[in-house]
Amino acid sequence: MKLTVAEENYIKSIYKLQDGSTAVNTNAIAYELDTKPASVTDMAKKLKEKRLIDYEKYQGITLTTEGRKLALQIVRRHRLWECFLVEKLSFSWDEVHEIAEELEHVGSEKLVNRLSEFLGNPTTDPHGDPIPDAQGKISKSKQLVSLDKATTRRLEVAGVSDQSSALLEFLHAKGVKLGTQIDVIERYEFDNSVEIKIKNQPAFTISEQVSKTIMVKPL
Amino acid sequence: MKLTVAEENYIKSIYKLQDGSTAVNTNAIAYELDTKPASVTDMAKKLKEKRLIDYEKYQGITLTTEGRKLALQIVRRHRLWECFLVEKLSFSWDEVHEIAEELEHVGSEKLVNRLSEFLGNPTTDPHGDPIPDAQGKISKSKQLVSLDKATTRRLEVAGVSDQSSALLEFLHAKGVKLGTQIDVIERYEFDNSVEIKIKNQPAFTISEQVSKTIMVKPL
DNA sequence: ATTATTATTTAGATTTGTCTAAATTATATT
DNA sequence: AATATAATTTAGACAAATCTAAATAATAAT
Repeated sequence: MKLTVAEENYIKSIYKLQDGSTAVNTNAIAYELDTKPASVTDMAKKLKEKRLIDYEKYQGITLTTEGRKLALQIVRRHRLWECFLVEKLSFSWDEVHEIAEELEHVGSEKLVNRLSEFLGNPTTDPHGDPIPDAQGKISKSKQLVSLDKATTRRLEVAGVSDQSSALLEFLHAKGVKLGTQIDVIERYEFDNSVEIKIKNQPAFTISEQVSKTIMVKPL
Repeated sequence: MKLTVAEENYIKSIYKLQDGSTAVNTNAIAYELDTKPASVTDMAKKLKEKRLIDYEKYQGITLTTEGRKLALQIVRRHRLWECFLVEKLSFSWDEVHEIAEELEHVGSEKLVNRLSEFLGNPTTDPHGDPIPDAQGKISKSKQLVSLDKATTRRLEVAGVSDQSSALLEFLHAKGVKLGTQIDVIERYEFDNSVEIKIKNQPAFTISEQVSKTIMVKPL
């Protein structure tokens, strides 16, 4: 099945928002895609017609098996390109999302598989997210904790759950990247902010909001 | 200036057809883009509005300086991706055109320049066509002759002036690729066909039509 | 249970890129 | 020069993807 760029973006967003089996609501998709709820309804009808989503008026949206398969292909393409950009073209962590967003829509199966091979069939992208294989199998997600819930003092950064440029740039500026070791200096209960420190850098404080998006692995 | 995919394709076709300073006519563009002359007229108005082409009713189309600059950027992107596909992902000569056709529309300047660097700033693509540099400078074209006009017996294949899959597949099957050495066995005057031979292969004959598209360098 | 609020859908319009069919202009032929 | 042929443009239409504004349904609050 050949999809338009717009259709692919909807499928991808629905996949992203449909964590587990919850039906995704119109507003959430509209917000995610920076469009209007009315447009989402329009597209929902089209995608239902193509049997990529289950959709009944006012009842929210879930992907069908077919839809999920396509979503995984798109995610695979996106994450492989991110690997390529970081590893081969020396882009930094926080620059690659927008570019991969465009590259992911180039559809050739052969291209994607050759690219994967060229990169050594990586299983996670530069943000620490797992890359589905050619069959759509994806490792059950990183068994990681967000920084706000971590219990140990020393941690390793394994990913971020938010791809917004502003956040990634902030982290980049602070020297926080994939694999960075972090020491938790202090947790402030009054606003749940966290003071952290990375080697050879002055300590700094991050808000609860940010700490929720940083995924870490206890060391 | 940010162009749509359709606009980029028009600019690229006009550049390709406008060899030297000849104005390009509507029909030629329509044929090249597999669309209808009426659609070309519509787009011509838009591109004129954006000052990328000079266009007066019934008088044909030429690129403005700005338009030519954009065309060269698109050509650069296309040819760099072709290099990448052949050199890094081991695609064969005849498979890359369609894929590069999609990749060329990914606009990031930084991406293109990093890609070029990664490839060692190549100056010709796998078909032997010159790659414009970041400033749009392009080596004055290959000073090559088409096979039908070549005078020497031993030649080296340096490019093909037609990108159609059928032709490229034919040449691929015969073992003719960039850099292949060819010996001209015989030229038949009655139909201008040429019998050629490449090392360790039986000789075979190609039509005048094909011989016109194969660009060679005398050895 | 009524009302207020929020979410969602419908209806109608817009933009981009395309099309067909008819009209117009340019070019070639006699 | 008149006419035939080819190239080009106009007019009017369509599909995709979006929008705004109004209507409807679901949910929360009193």
